[in-house]
Amino acid sequence: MSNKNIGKETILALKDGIELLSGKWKFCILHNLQKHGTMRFKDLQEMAQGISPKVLSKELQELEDNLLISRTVNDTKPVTVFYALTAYAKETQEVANALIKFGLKHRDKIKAK
Amino acid sequence: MSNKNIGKETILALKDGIELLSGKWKFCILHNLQKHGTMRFKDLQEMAQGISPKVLSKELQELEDNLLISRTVNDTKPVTVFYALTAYAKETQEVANALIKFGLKHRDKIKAK
DNA sequence: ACTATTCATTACCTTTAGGAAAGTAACTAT
DNA sequence: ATAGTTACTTTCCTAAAGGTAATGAATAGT
Repeated sequence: MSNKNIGKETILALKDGIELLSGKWKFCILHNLQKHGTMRFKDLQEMAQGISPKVLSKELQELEDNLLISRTVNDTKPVTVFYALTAYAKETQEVANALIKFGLKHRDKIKAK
Repeated sequence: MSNKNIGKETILALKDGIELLSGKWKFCILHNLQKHGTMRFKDLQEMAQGISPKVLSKELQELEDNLLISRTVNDTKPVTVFYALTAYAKETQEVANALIKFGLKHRDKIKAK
């Protein structure tokens, strides 16, 4: 890897990445979608226990705006809406995995203090 | 990779990792320390342009509490304090690299919209 | 005595995140 | 007509993040 990055672009990218993926629920939603494939609003609400519909709705919109998930409205009796990861969302998995790996290590580290 | 993680621990680890590393400045500080080695308070303040001493101070304390950086007070004319990454902080580099990689891709992706 | 340097802390304020509760809309079943 | 389901939206509120500006403590130089 060329280490010729002057760091300014790098830091901006870092800031963008964090801003987009941080918050209390984003990764949780992505993770659940990755595990279960396609999910409806209510499923997501149940999986991410503790989230309110308002917040879930907002998070989903942001993720959609950022091309990480797709939203499909189905023409059923009471409306159902399907959410799924886009192909592009795979790009976030490396981050999630690294974060999980670190999180697990860190829990041990702090417990040992 | 074993996909036998029941997810609950995984999600907790994910949440912990995010909580610890997110915020406007944490990665920025870690990244600068990684690039420059040992840095003084003032150096850090200049590198992370826009940060106020109050916030920098708080962030450094949190990072120290979480064993990611070390703080060394030097017995100089006006006090100088050196901050450096701990060995343990290497564990966060994978996250940072993934985040940078994603951030760079994402900037292109969004520009293309 | 006065000014400068370094690493902070304190007080105060604004913005943002996020939660609780209720309401809306469209449709269905009883 | 009433009640239930699904997917939101709206309103209201609190707590946390983060910014500005001023101040403090310790020391040194002039």
